[in-house]
Amino acid sequence: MSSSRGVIWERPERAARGPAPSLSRDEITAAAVALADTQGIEAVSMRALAVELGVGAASLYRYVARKDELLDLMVDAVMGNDLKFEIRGEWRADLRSVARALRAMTLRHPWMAVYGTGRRNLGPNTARRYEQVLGAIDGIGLDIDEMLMMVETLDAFVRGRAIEDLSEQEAVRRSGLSQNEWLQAQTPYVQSLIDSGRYPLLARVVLDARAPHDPNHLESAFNLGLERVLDGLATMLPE
Amino acid sequence: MSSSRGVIWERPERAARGPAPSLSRDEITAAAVALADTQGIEAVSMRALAVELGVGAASLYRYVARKDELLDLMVDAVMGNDLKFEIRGEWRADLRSVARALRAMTLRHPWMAVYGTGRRNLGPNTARRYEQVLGAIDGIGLDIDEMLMMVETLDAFVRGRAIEDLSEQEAVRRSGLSQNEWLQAQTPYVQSLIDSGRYPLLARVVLDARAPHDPNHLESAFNLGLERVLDGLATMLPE
DNA sequence: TCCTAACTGAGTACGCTGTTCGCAGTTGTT
DNA sequence: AACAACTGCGAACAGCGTACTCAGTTAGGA
Repeated sequence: MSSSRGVIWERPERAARGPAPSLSRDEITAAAVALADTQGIEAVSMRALAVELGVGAASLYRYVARKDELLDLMVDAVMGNDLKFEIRGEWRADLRSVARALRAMTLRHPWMAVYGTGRRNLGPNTARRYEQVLGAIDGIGLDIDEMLMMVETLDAFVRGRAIEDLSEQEAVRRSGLSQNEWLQAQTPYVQSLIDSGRYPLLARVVLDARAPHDPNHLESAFNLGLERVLDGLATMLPE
Repeated sequence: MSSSRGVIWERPERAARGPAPSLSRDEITAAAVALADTQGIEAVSMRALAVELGVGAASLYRYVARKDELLDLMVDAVMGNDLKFEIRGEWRADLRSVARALRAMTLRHPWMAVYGTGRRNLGPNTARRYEQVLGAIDGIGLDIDEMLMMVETLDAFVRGRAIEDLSEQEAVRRSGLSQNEWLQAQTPYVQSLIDSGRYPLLARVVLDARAPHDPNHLESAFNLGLERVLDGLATMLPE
């Protein structure tokens, strides 16, 4: 089976001989991304994807050796199509732009929070973005190890926040309830925790904090945290 | 079906009438955690867990309404048994201790990186830890919203780093190859990226950086990043 | 002490999943 | 025209979460 050898980025999309494939990697990838965005990553099954594309499930294995490779394609496609930031040459503004872009991308494609990381799929788009981000902090007096650490720290913050922010709406989606019904279902238990008196600070969070009432408190909490992280990264610079 | 109503923490473990259950929640949870730690979270199936416990798969649904609830139990158990930090009253040292404890816990239980977050399962142990962490920054001049943001930012960094660090070893485990075989398999492609000359900074990362050669560079990268994040959080304090 | 409601354990079944195999049909090259 | 190399895919396998059902067990109330 030739399609199982090596990394997918190194395999030609079309074979030298034989009939033309009826699909392209891009088509398959786009359909899979759309499915994952609307129905959740666990709805992306080879069968469901095949139905979406009007082919048989087994046919997809002519394009992809394992489902894993499909995920690699999805991640790299989103990195290429949905990650928009601006590098102007001022490191702090640039990293801010990168962080916000990463967050926006991740919120549009929740599955990216978990799958869009690590060395496992350094596709061409991912590599290009990586290069651009490193370029934003090149030449400001850091060696490559420090640059790496800086980017990884920022990325960790963005990804970690995204996972926290997404976990509630994930839970809601999986439960099949509406956001309100779900909150209603959680309330009595949380109330009983508060009433127990053993969690006074937790109680203050639930009762006193303004955050839960602010419709876009997640966004402002992210932005505030981001500035703090950037403050911290700034201490790495010479002078 | 009585077991499907409400949150699992509010349901009594043993029914008022009827025969005594042959298992306890703790037994089931411990077996599930052990299985997840050694074989990966995807190896925790109701059937496999039932085999481990010497019962039928369907029997587990007498203890747990959905597999999701099993996860809730697992998360809360680990929060209670495997998260050890020290609160001495000096916020920076305390938060450092919390962050390192969270990281250590997550590395021992990789599935916690994804599942151990959000409001979805505020079990008693989780609530207690939450309370303790908030206690570490209570009374230093921050309001509850600022305290919340501080904790969330720190948590996001730790969780994000853990996911990055774990993703490679996850990929290795799933591929069934050894770490070395896997690296060997990746090398030619990464080399071809470098040889293309289009990614000079990426090339510096692979060729020049000391990090990849340092056996515990992940740990030191975490610690360095953590201090930067703490630097940033320090700017929130009055004076 | 006995009755009986309430529960436990689990076999069976349904509709999913990723993936492999084998084969018929199609194509590009020689 | 021949043929190697490919494509599409039905069928099948092993494993998944979980709903249903029912026999067997237990403990509270009379």
